[in-house]
Amino acid sequence: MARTTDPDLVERRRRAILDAATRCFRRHGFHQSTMASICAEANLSAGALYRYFPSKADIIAAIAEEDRQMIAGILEGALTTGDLASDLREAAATLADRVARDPNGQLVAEVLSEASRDRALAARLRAVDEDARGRLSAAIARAQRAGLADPILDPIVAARLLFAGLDGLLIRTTLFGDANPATALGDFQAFVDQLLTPRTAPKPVGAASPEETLP
Amino acid sequence: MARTTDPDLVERRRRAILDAATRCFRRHGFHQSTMASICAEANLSAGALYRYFPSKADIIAAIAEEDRQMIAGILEGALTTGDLASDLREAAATLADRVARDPNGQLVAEVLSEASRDRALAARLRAVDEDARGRLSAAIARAQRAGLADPILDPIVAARLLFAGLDGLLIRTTLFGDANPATALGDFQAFVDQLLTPRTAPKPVGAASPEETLP
DNA sequence: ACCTGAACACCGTTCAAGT
DNA sequence: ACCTGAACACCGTTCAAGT
Repeated sequence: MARTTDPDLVERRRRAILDAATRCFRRHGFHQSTMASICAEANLSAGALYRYFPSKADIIAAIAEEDRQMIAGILEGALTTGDLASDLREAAATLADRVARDPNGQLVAEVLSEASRDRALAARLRAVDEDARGRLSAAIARAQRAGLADPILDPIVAARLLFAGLDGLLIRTTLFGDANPATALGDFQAFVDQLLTPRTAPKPVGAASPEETLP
Repeated sequence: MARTTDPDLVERRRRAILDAATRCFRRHGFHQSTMASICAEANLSAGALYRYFPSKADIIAAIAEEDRQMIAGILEGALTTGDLASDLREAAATLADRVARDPNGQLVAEVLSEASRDRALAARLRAVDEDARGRLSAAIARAQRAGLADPILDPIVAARLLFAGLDGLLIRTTLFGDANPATALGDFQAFVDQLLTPRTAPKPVGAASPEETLP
């Protein structure tokens, strides 16, 4: 007996393949990693690997989706206190920490560029992204009602800008050395503050601007 | 006679190859375009093409650099009036217009992802980028002195944020349908305004905020 | 000097054969 | 049921041979 496939083994093998592929991709990118090297890293022959994933594109897609879910999950996990700016600062710090731990690796650009060529992948990532953006947008609206975010902002536009800014900073950090991760983190926090702080807010007591301290 | 190569022919051929490759890349991306299809598009045999470019990576690098130079050029061309926010709005509109004209094509993600795998390309793009960012940073400092940009901003940080936001929006627009180009344009303009507008600026005469119109 | 296109090397994928 | 690894197809690149 044991005629049917063991679903547990299938799951373990898929996981092992994804982990092996992730290590390869972090070192060499999606398209400079060969299936042979992924097989070696996973201790499987080519034939065996293809029992668990139908193609290299499918492995890439699974890892791309996990990468985006990781980012979305960090955001969701941080939106807890109701103080939006500080929640976002925490999310950014957690993400920067995560990125710093992957020595050679920053897959954001790879993931987004892959999605631009692969409609099916783009659709999967869009689902993850829209969910996360919806949550952020709702959090911005809540912060506005609490007087913690500039009421002039359209929450939907602001959520798009925050995501775009985050992706842009992550991509540019690894590419251009615009900034190391710590500087990118600071940049993002400055961005959050400048975007959210009410433009016409009454100044906190004792924090009058220089021009106004004249008698 | 005619012993030496004709530099004019070399230049024409290189240009024709780049144009043919650009058409292929817009349709199918860098890595799904084959050299055979580029050769066909350029009406050259494989052997002939390799007289003008040493590799496919080199063709990609040349086009990637041109793409970034195009973006930088639009920015530089727009920074003329001294009214930074309106200059940036114009640059964004010009860029959106350019992007809208390339039906299938948005190479930003491809370019950035390629640079993440190709150190030499990354260095070339960094040179273009640092130059453009320096100009923008200087323009921000000028705008601050003229009272047209929030003095709290660090011009260098603000320039990085604007570039990151622009790249992020361009990439997300084509990928996620976050927004069509027109919406992305509106988003970028909202971003510019929210980033630059002085937080504590005295309001222009006659533009008092609602709370302050009470007698 | 410039070009052609068949040949080569490499890599994603398949499949006949093993246990 | 699960695996192996040689074989196949495809694509970037080269090179002997042409004009």
